[in-house]
Amino acid sequence: MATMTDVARRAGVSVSTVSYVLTGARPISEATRDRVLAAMAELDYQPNAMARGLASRRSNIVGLLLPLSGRGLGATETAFVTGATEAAREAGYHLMLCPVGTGDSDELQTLATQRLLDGFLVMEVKLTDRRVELLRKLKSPFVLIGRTEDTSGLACVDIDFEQTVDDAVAHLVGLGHRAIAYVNHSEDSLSSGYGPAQRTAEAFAGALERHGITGVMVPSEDTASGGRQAIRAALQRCPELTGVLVMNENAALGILTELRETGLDVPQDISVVSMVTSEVIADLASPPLTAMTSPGAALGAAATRVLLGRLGEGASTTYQELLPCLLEVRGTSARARTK
Amino acid sequence: MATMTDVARRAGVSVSTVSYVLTGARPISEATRDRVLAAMAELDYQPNAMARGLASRRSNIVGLLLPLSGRGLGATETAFVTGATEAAREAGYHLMLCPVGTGDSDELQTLATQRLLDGFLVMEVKLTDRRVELLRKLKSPFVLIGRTEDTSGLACVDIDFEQTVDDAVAHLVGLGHRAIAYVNHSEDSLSSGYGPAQRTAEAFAGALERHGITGVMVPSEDTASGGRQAIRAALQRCPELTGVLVMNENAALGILTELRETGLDVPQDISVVSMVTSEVIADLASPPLTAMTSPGAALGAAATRVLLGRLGEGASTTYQELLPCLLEVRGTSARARTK
DNA sequence: AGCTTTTGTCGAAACGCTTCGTCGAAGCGT
DNA sequence: ACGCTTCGACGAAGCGTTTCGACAAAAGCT
Repeated sequence: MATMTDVARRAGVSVSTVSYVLTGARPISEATRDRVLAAMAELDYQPNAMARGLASRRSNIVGLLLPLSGRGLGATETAFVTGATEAAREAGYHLMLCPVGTGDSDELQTLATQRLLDGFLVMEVKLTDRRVELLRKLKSPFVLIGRTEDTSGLACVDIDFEQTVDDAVAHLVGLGHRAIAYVNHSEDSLSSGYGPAQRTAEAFAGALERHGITGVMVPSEDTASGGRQAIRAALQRCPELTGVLVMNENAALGILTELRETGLDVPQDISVVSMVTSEVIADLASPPLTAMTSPGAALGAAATRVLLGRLGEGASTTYQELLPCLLEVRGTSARARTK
Repeated sequence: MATMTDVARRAGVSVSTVSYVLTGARPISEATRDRVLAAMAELDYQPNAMARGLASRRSNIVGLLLPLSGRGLGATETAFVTGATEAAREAGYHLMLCPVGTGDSDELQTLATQRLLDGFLVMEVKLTDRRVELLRKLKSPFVLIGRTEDTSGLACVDIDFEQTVDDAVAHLVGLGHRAIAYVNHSEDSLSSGYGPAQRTAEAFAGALERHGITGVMVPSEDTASGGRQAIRAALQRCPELTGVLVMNENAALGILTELRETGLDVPQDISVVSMVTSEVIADLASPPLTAMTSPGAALGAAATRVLLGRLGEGASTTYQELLPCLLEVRGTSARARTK
């Protein structure tokens, strides 16, 4: 394994010169630069990441904090991860997966204090999240995927839930629907202060009012059977329902099944719009789901870019970037039947 | 940020003593150990990962090589990643995502030569894979998820496809089915030497023969619509079909839809068994898919453990570990209808 | 032509840890 | 009480970079 010293010797220059060629921190004449580059090529030289990290105090690695509990990641989260990874790579950075839940403050503290990582991407953010306070205290640069209650001084990248709900409701209203159900995340998520659940709940209420239509919100587990129960509950509470908005893609599939078995045709009798949904899942359904496609990869990439941009400065200014889900009309929405 | 020197001063010992307390590389008396530990606690000391890595020549990070092309990861791959991450963490290691395709030899070479990673987990292995040769040449420890043509001298962890196909076929045969279709991966995968596609093809042929039944194999894109086409083709080529084995979970959903629309009831008229399937997707279908559940997380964990075990030694002995998918009977398989 | 500025390179001091060789002090048997 | 081993701790030499100050040589100014 060739070291910088080897390269320097071979090129007939000093070690520091080699370093400058590599980092560009100081100008080097073209002639010597060429000699150095040639020497590197001949020796198959690659700078040692650890040594570089130690000396420069930056590892070129960012950590992705994601609670790895439960059923694992959904398609949206996965897209997010891949988007972030790609963006990091393009910028010459690496991405490390850190299975750190909201609870494991100690692990996070260790991680941040070890100086292995230049910064953090924080997924699955709660409205009040201890990780945020901790990272702030430790002065680690970080970007949230999602938002806390109070985002002042923080950098966040998130789905624009308000906009997404508005668009979805507008789509249904435009098709003549006057009674809409919203199948939200679970009761637990709602009460534990999971941002998307709360924000969409409010946005839904607002949209109903704005359009002057009626509706119900029901919580649901993020599973097919959860969705089935939820839609049953919704129909019971509001039998004149002709449109359904679903937060979770798994639940959406369950709803389709339940409706079909109930003898209700989608989209003739009832329209279903799935929110924050990946294309893969949407296409899996039959008919394919009309859905608000989640910008998973784009979010990941955006978050990474913001983080990397902040690494240089001690930037603790507020920054916020919201990406809406885009409506993709497929087979589960249609004109409301006229009574 | 406290350093080891600070701790040493505070505890009234030498730096090396502190190091030995930390690593356990040499015995330290209980008395001084306690003093050192106390000093660490008081200073919130955490060893600097880079410095440690430089001095000890090991980073405690392993890389996960996964081609991040196309549609992103399926549920099985995701489970694999999370399983590997968890296992690594439990062993005090970290997991870095490396979006490196089979083609990008240069990137891999760079990565391996930088000495940032202690070893590699290689996903999506082709029957003949350039990454394998490269890593071997560079003497980087690695474990394959999947298998190459010739596995001598390599460490592999993989799904036991042969067993899985056998079990699936046995399940169907046991239910009285005598004509079975196998919906494999795409034509491209087959011809490009994608291991699972080839191995299952052979296993299927073998199982047919062994049971003395007839069957057809059709390739399919890994999408719902791909599945629909495939099952249509299969029924055309072999109208007496009563059982279907599907390699891909997305295709499986498409098949269910197609059959329903054709007027064929699942599982009354035709049974469907989905192979290498995650529970999440299986439950999404209606009826829920009888499936061979892929041991995604377990595979990831196993692979990680094997890799970490090999880090110490220059272990280039052959090692192989195959985990079968387990049959989970749900709603899509039943007794063959008696004509 | 003489003086200052710029340009290109060098040497050496970090960076924070591991690890090897060393050595005094204590423990052992006889 | 003597040499011998064992134990516990120390000091110093790396590990392979970056980065800062210094300094010739070349260039620019009047």
